[in-house]
Amino acid sequence: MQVIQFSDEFFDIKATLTCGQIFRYEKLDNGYRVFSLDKDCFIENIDDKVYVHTLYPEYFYNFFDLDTNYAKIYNFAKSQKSQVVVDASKMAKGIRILRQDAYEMIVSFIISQNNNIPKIKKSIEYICTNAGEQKISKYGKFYTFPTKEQLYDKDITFYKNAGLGYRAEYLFNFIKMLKNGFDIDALKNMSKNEIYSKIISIKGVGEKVANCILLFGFYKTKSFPVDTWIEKIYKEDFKGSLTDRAKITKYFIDEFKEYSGYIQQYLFYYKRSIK
DNA sequence: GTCCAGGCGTCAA
DNA sequence: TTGACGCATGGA
Repeated sequence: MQVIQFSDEFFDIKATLTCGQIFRYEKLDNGYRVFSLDKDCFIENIDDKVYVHTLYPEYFYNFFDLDTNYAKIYNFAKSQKSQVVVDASKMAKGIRILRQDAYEMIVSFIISQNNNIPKIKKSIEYICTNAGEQKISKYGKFYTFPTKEQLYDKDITFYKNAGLGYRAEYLFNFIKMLKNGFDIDALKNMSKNEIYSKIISIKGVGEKVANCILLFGFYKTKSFPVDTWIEKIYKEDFKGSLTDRAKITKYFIDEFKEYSGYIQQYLFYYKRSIK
């Protein structure tokens, strides 16, 4: 077991985990367990330091995006003219954009459409428990996120039982695409626009879900997912009149440029926590 | 009972 | 190109 130590000034564990970018984590008395694919870690905040305990230090160093300068992002956000951006960035200062696995993100965000976060978590947990593999770590047992091969033989009923409703068909269809050779690794060297055109072809992946996948699964931080909460901010705080979500995405990316993804998370977290 | 959730596909105009 | 509508499910 190794430990990564990091200042907590720009690392708020709770905000980072609960802001809707990750669905596989578990609160313990003194910290959180976090899961990604077949790996786990335990993370805690003591005094002014965050400690990540894990057998996979390189993996989670990258996962928690520890090489990125968040002071720079925060200063950009804080200097914006829009008051809601300033307020949100102060409250969400410690959010980090996690560098998650693209395959896990595509599956997770297909499930996310017109759904709520607690229910998304439950569905994903069902899929892991019933198709993944049980592992034991120092912090207890857990189930890995199933590999695509482990999902190849699952039928629609499996996804319905996971509580996916009408989205069961979308996920079933996506796994079939993988079986037929859809190559996620090949996307990793492509530009944002190239990846976008590939993933938008998946049934169940539209404008918003594609932006989430680009941001959380491919670290394309010039993405800006527009969901019901962001739309609310756009109308109430930016007094915007556009209704087309693709255009709202473009509007915000023009404003925030390469900082778009980070500020989107600040705003999403802020709006949800003050409701 | 109604409304809503990290929306999307389909179809009419 | 745009707008309305249906869609499964569970919690508030």
